[in-house]
Amino acid sequence: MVDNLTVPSPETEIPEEISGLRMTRQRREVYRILLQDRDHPTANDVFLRVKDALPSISLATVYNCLEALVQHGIVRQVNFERESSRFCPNVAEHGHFHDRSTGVIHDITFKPGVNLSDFLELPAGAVVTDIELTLRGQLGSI
Amino acid sequence: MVDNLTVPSPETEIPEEISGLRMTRQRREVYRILLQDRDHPTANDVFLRVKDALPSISLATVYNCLEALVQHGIVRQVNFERESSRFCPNVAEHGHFHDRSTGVIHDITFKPGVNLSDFLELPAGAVVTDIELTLRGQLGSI
DNA sequence: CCAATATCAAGAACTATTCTAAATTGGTTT
DNA sequence: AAACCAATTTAGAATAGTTCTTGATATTGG
Ligand SMILES: [Mn+2]
Ligand SMILES: [Mn+2]
Ligand SMILES: [Zn+2]
Ligand SMILES: [Zn+2]
Repeated sequence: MVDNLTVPSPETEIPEEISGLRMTRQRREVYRILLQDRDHPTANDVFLRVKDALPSISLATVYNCLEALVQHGIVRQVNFERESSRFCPNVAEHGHFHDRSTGVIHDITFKPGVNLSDFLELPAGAVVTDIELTLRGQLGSI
Repeated sequence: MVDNLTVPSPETEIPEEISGLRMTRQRREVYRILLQDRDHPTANDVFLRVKDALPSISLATVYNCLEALVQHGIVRQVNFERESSRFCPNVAEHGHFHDRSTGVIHDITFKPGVNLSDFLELPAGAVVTDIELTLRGQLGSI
């Protein structure tokens, strides 16, 4: 039961406007797809899924919507190596664990109270505003 | 004075073969460029710099050489967001701090003795084989 | 209702990277 | 040395994800 209080549940009504971004039909459906299966889909994945609700939507519009959602801090864009970007409705600070055997991507959080300088040798005077952490491996090593 | 014992100094003679990879003229010069300025250049940066020594080298060859060096564990490929890949001769485990004001990329290391599970809530049974960590911010906040 | 503005759709353009195929190289065998 | 062979290099074409351009459509507010 993976659940995170910083993400609205899929059943919640999506309002007219979020963080100053007007929720058009397309943006709403794109966002709903992200809330529905939190599996970090690519833009193309979202495009294929959103066609059920909006059969005439274009891939360009999916990109536009994702970009608008990201720029307003409603959605996070996640990059693994050189792969297609993936999108995540969890905007709380978190990293990712990529299970190599199943391909599943798990959100991981920092333990409460830990500080970057507790475990990293940072350059003197470094002020960190953004953290990106990706782990790769397996769950239950065979 | 940033220096790391896991990286050969630029003056060191590069041998005929490293980790089973024959050092051709092109591979040697590409590797030498990476050792010379440890500023995480892109493939194109390397291409431009290596032309001094090998004016007829092609960009495809630079990509080939970098790929060979990476696959033999001699060089690390580093990706930031959707930017061009960058290349780093430091193959010890390390992360990166990207200074937003200067654009400079600093290697950062984990403090000795720290364990991932000390500061992360990992999924049960996760076996981590690879870590990618990027911090962004500024040095000396103005 | 009209005008201004925002958004969307379709396809072209862009760019980093990879692929293809032919030429070159370097080492090995005759 | 000459012929041979495999590995490497080269140039340019192809690819794929993403962004851009442009005209159509929708929404807002007066
Ligand atoms: Mn996918
Ligand atoms: Mn550069
Ligand atoms: Zn996530
Ligand atoms: Zn590095």
